[in-house]
Amino acid sequence: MSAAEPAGVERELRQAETLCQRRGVRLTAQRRRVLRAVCGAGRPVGAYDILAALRAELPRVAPPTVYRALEFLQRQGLVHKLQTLHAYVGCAHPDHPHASQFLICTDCGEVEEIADAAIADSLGQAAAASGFRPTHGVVELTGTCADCAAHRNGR
Amino acid sequence: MSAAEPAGVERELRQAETLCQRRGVRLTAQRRRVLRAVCGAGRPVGAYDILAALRAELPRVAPPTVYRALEFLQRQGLVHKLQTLHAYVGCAHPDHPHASQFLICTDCGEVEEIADAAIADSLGQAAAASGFRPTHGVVELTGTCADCAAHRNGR
DNA sequence: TGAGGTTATGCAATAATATAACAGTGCCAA
DNA sequence: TTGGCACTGTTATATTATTGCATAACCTCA
Repeated sequence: MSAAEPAGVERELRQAETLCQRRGVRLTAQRRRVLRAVCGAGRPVGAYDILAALRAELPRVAPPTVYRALEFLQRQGLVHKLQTLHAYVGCAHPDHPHASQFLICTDCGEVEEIADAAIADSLGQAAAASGFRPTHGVVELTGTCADCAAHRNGR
Repeated sequence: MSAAEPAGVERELRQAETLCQRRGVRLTAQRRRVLRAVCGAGRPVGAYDILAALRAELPRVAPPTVYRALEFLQRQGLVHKLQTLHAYVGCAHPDHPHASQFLICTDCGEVEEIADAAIADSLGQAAAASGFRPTHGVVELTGTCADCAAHRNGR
């Protein structure tokens, strides 16, 4: 346990607390634990990784608990699911709802979340051109991040 | 079985045959069966749906057979995987490699494949801005298609 | 305050998706 | 004709996710 916990986790939790209060939804103890597990990892974590983390504290936790919490956190925009990896990451900008995109490095496992207006625009226009009304989008690029590309070429 | 088989299936199979021959790869009987199952459905099908279809003919087929064939067909660009649905669809334009995007209707289950240059551009630019080198992309919009939206509003 | 609705959790089982590992088979080319 | 490679068979199992039902916590409004 206790991998490299990004320092921002506590701040993120407080922000989530505020946000949920403002929205009149309940950030319960379970949900907070799951959010901490996701944000604390600093990289994508699978549902069963989260489960294992919870079980360190509460040995009897079962999968539905985790999935329910994740569903809530996703609805609140506090956590995103990466369909490419079957894994979850904390949201970089939870305060306002937004379409986001992900750059997933297969070398180092880092994931960058971006919120690119040009992408959102082009998606919206393409959808409109087909008369399609999107409710949700998945945009994930898999490849090599700048750092890893540099390491590969630089030697 | 024998759902609404789009008439184009046989044509798609012949096209796939030609393509594979040209590329010097083998479209074996298994692979052809899987491709037929995917294209014949006319909508996204799960790996285990395909398995069931194959078993109508060959009762002893096992999951790895299906997944191996799907992997091949995806590499050849004959089939796409929809990460949002854990399901597979025949490619609309198998002849040339291309980045494609999908519009998935939650009402009727139809999936439209598009190949929008503006989307591809914006993705490429965003990646470049981060120094990211994409090898593969997943772009899937979930929502309501034109037909279903019309039916909903039109009454 | 407490009756009744709604939301959240506990718990057991199982569904659905996907891969590992290893053995065998067939094809093709040197 | 044999050696290598790609493909397939087979068994088992890993991984991800959901269903269904029972219980508990919370909220509100009379």
